[in-house]
Amino acid sequence: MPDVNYRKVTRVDVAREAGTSVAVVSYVINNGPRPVAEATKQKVLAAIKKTGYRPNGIAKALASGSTQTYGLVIPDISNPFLASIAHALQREAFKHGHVLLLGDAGDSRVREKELINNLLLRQVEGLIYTSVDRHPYIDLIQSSGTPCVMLDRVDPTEGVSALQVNEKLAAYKITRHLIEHGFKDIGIICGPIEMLNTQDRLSGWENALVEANLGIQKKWVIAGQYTRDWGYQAIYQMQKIGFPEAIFATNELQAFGCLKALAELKLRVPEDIALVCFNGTVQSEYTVPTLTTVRQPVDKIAEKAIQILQNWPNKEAICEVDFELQIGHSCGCW
Amino acid sequence: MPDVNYRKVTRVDVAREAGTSVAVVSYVINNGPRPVAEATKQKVLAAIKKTGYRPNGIAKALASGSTQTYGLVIPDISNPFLASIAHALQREAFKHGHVLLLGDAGDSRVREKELINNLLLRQVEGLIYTSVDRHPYIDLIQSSGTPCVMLDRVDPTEGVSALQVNEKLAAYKITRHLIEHGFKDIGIICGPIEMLNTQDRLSGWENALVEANLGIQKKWVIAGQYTRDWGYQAIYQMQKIGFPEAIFATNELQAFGCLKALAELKLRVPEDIALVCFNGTVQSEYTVPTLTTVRQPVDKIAEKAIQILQNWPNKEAICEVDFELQIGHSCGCW
DNA sequence: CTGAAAGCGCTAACAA
DNA sequence: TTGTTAGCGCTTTCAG
Repeated sequence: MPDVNYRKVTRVDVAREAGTSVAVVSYVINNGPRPVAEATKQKVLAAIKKTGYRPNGIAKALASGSTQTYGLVIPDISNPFLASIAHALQREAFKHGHVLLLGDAGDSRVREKELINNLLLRQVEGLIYTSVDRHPYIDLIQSSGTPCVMLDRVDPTEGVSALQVNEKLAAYKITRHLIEHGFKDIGIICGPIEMLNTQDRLSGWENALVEANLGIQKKWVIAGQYTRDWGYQAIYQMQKIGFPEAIFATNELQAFGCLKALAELKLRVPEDIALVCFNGTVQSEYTVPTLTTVRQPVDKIAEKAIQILQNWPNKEAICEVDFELQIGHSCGCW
Repeated sequence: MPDVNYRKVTRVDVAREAGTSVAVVSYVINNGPRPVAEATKQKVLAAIKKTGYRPNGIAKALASGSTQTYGLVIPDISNPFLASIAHALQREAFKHGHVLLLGDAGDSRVREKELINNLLLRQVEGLIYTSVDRHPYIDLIQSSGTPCVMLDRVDPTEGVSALQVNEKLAAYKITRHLIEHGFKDIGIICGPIEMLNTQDRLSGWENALVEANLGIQKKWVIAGQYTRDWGYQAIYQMQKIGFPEAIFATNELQAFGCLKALAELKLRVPEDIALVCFNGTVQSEYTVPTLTTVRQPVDKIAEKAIQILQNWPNKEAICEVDFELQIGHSCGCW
């Protein structure tokens, strides 16, 4: 039974109790870097138990110069897609003894900067970063020398590591899928138009249409936010000008909003209007109808991201990962 | 323009540059605890800029004995309800200069323990904790002396602070709502039966039925997991024995699963069968039909949780927060 | 108002 | 194999 600790028990106490030196206690706890005689080791272990000693990770971090901590900076953890990324990342990081500091920017650019600064002060050994907007604070991070992987589409600025699917291609593919269903009028609901991934998804959509000689109609591009509400609003906006045959929502939240609005308008998916989306999560398999969506390999991304941070610095700046078209019923497939 | 730093620049460098002592640099950076002459202050500020100095939070934490860090231990961050809690918590914590260490246990009891230990070593100043199962590691936490708020229903063990809605009452109320719709046969889909919140939700359901003289039928209690898939399976299980008029899914994920299965079976909600659930998130407002659900005041919970940690130790062990019935269409309301 | 110096708890180089 | 000790970068007391 551990002693009651009035004063925090430190390694000195353990050493005294075990009748040995602090160094030996360290060696036992860390299994190195020096070997310890079995008998001594047992005495130390006993002393640790008796004193109820717990190592202080902060002191260890200071002395060893390693915090075993990564920072995760994202716009909003309650976005299911980002939550699934966070889930995978923390799992992967923990495999390597690392823990994640959660930096949820609440969709605020100001907050995002504060968070990055804060995490940097805390000596995170790497940052996994998806920015709220098109101008991530990479200079801030780089000037600190902290390893960083962006999960965003990013200006091909020098030295930034980024992990991403080829969004233009993915958008092309999913639009193409709609075209193969025979749809000719295909609308797109976008996020903020200045964002690079918005532009990529948009241009993938355009490419597919152009390739199929379908022509691009301005009226079917509805740019706004990557939110449920915006998806919802977009439908009502479309209602005024007449609906396309199919809609490409550029993220899953928007698609949820679409489903709701379409149901209110008594429009059936996919019979009356087809719907597909980007970056679906498992929830897309549970909507009615199930959503056809571009699915990112979240586990692979997490694995790769941690890998990049661990092998820092590395050359391969931009790293592309495969996406997958997850076919649901919402596009017309049965 | 900051110097290129071969060696990390520390406070000593700044002091030298400013022609003052390290203590003064501290006073300037922390705005205390001693006052500094304006002129000196300016010199220090200039030196900081010139050297590109960044304080080391780890060293600060060690010296000051305060990490400004809380740990969040939950079964799975990709559960939307927990994600919304995490979102609110991080926001609230950050207001007070604190950051969250994310401990996603991946629904594993073993992992959960490892995480708690890990976070404890890291000297978190508080833990916000929802356990994977009915036996949280409170002894572990308490023996470390770390403040802790459970967001679970918890055995009234001594000294554990917990923040929770009255789940029994909430379950009663929502079941009652179904009864008021005129439903007599009301099924319930539960999580693992040994968990306390499962039992609470179950007994709230029973209370409402008994009170209305409706009698309790064993066959309409389907216990399993708090997952989408279990909700899905439960419907097919019910199909074999005939459906009740209404179903109470005891979390939102299960309800999503129900919606999918019911759609597959061409059963309309609420016309053919009504559905309500527990702990809905904003997503419940976007399903078709929208879900009637017990909604927890996530922001208030976060605020209160941080408050409890900050005012540690505090007497009020178990603290109840209000829930809210969010009415959707799934119960039959229009 | 400012400087010197003693820690915070641990690591690891150096000695023994 | 083990002990001693000088840091890690910062805070803060105690003297000036």
